[in-house]
Amino acid sequence: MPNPRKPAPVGAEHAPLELEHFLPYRLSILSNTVSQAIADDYQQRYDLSVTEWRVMAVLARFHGLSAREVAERTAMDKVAVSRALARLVEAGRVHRETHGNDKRRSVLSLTEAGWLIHDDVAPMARAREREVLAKLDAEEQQWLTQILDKLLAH
Amino acid sequence: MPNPRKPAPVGAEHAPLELEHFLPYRLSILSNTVSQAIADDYQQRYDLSVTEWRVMAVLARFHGLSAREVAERTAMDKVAVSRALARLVEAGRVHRETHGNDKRRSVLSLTEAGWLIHDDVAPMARAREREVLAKLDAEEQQWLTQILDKLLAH
DNA sequence: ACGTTATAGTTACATATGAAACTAATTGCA
DNA sequence: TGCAATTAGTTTCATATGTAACTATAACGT
Repeated sequence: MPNPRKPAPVGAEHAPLELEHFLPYRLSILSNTVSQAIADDYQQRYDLSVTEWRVMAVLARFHGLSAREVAERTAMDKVAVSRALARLVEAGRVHRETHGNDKRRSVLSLTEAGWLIHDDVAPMARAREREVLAKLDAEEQQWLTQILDKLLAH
Repeated sequence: MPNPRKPAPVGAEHAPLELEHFLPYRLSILSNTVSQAIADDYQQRYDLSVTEWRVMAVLARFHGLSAREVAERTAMDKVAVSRALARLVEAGRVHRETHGNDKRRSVLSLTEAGWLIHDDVAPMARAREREVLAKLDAEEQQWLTQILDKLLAH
């Protein structure tokens, strides 16, 4: 009986995936590259993780959200949000109080310090997004928007 | 002096990011959703991580690669590859020997057991990819390919 | 009213990941 | 040659992340 740990002979019957043409793989590479480029702009400067930045971004847009609502808006799970909020509150970047009618819920908002960071980071993030989109012509940009809308729908 | 941990008043001068229209965020959500759907197919069944699967996929296509070459092909860092290989070799899914002329280098290949898993998982992965692409019409699919080619170039 | 169920959020644990230090082997060049 | 610099790969350590269990509060049904 052959040793199962020996290399197997390669037959033509296998149909290996070509990672470089495989959509999920390509999306993963692109997403990581882009997100990392943005994160590089603020991580060391503000000691701010991607998770924390996303929480700050939604709190900049929607005021008085609860942690659960932040989780919905960021598509992060509640544990990740809880931890990000703990750090942000500790760092004085987010203010947390409890909801008057429901003591389980928190009511969250950026502090002055939080806004200062937001107002510095948001334009950098937008600039990085423009850099990526600049690789495409106007027509491609429109298609990309439409395609992402469809793929992300529901 | 105002308490810096108090919520800051919201002025119109802030320009918050709209995450749901922000390309990096949308890419991240899409990539995670798609990759997770595929991983769900094989993770429990084979006790195989995404990292390990990617290593197996390149070994199915390119025979006798070294660990460094696997890292290049998968765009993973060498530590991740080293760990994935340790598990795959231990599980009898990958065969590792040392290169004749350079004792630092490993020469990697799938075992018979590795091929069996590959031949089961690869079609499932392709099926999931087709499910995603089925949300787009033929024209959109072509644009998507072209756009990803451009964004991933260099 | 009161016990069951659901919800908001945190904690604990186990696993994953990344950066840097480390070992071993090879290469380059004075 | 022989010694410094590179390269392949692993180990270590610190941090991140996900699942499940847990606490506290509120809502629901009888």
